[in-house]
Amino acid sequence: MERDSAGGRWPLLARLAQFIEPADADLAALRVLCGAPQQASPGTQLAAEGAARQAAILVHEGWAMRHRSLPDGRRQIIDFVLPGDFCDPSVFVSRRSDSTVTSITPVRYSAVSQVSLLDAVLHSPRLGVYLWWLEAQESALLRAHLFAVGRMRAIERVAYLVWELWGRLSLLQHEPPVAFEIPVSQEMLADTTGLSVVHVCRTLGQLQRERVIERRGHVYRVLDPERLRKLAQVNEDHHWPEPMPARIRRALEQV
Amino acid sequence: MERDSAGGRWPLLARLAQFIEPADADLAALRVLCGAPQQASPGTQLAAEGAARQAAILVHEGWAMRHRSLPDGRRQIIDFVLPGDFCDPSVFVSRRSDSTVTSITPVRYSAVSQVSLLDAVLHSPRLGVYLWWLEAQESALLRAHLFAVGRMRAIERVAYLVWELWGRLSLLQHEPPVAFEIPVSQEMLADTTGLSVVHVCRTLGQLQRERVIERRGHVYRVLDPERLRKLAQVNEDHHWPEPMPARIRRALEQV
DNA sequence: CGGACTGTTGATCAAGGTCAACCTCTGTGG
DNA sequence: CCACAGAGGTTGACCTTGATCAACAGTCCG
Repeated sequence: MERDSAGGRWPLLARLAQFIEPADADLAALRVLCGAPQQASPGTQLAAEGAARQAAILVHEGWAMRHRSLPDGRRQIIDFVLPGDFCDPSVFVSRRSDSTVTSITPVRYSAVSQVSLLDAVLHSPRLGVYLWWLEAQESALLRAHLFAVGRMRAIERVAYLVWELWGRLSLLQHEPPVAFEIPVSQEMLADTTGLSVVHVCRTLGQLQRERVIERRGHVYRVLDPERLRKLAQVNEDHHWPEPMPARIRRALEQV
Repeated sequence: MERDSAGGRWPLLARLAQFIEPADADLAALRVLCGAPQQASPGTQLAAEGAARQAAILVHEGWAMRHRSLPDGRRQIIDFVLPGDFCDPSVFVSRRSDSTVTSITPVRYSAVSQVSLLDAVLHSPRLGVYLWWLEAQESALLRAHLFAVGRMRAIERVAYLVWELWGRLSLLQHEPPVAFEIPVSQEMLADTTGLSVVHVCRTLGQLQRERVIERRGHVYRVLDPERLRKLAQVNEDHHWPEPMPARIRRALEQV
């Protein structure tokens, strides 16, 4: 596995590997783009709603969340940013960010300026395709999340969230972890699912009583993956990360 | 305004114009990509959840919706596809579609095969950036929609929806329309906002009684834009379509 | 003229929200 | 080493928003 100067893993490569083995030139370009990683302690705002955007953020390690708030305190967590996630590469689209990104745990990340990112993409279209692919995955998650929040009952929403995070964590390793940490308070779970803290608590309790999951603190364990999947209303057949179709691969290689 | 072979307008250009005046070469490439437009009558599935993806769809005229359903009948409308929308250009990401796209009105569209699209992007990175920009706008809408469904009360959600559609329609013309058609049944509004049909009906009634909007059938009129904006919890300052920063423009021109 | 579909209104119900008390950690300072 | 504070988690009692059920009206269309 690739390691950067600080000796940490590059989960981005694990992500991309689901799709393609990037060419060396592209890897080099990526590495140049990222530069030296930075460190943020929990609760740091990596991007702020309404503020000018400065850079895209590639997370190497740790959890963050993207959220939007209302003056009266209501908050919606849009998604969680995990290692290997490129947090809005399309910075150049609008000057102001529509949401805030806050670290949850200590986060090690690289900030990539909009200009250098765009430059890189313009000169290496393949790199652009990789980023495109990452972003497309993210919007697929967003659509699923919207579906859950809009049309699923409390227990299904919570089940879906656990399922999603379990799946995303699995992608970073070679197989699904037996026990995994979700370093997220129940208040955050509530703001993710559109429920109240109290109800999230009860719902988690129910999932445990029914032996679908087990949990101690923030460490979760899926006891009955099949029931969890059904509760989460996830279709048996569509596991999201698919290898790239051969036709596409050929097209990419020809550039 | 540009017209295609069938004499119709190209709303995609109106969309892009918010961002950039595309170079002639890019326009030509786009036109080649699209080929002859096709026609779909209302209720046609342009893409089906779980089915193999064939092509990206560029809508020239008419409304469609992207939605996901559950066997028990629950349905969430993810977003509306309006003229000028490129409906998943990132087809190549996964073989199977995660949602269904159905036309609401008669729709005139071009289907662009994944291979030729990818090819075009690989050979004209600028084109890729345009598509990227379009897609980034779409995910911004998605995030806002998620926020509304997750954390806003019924009246705010409906207000937000009207606001969003009003805004998107405004982009296709030169200024906000006084009266505009939203060719969408109340059932669809319900499935968009995550409410029940009955409650959407009551909520629309309330918006009318309070003289925020007026409505006859599917024709809407915003009486009090300021109140609508506040109800929709939209920030005064962030109108989404912004012209491209000069730095970015320069980068694009250098390729 | 009858049926299907959409919209409207009223009556009732339930999922989940709110409020409040309490508990369990963990960290901190006396 | 203990007292205390503060955050997060848990549980119970009660309430509200919006869902559900049902009846009916308008409209379009064969």
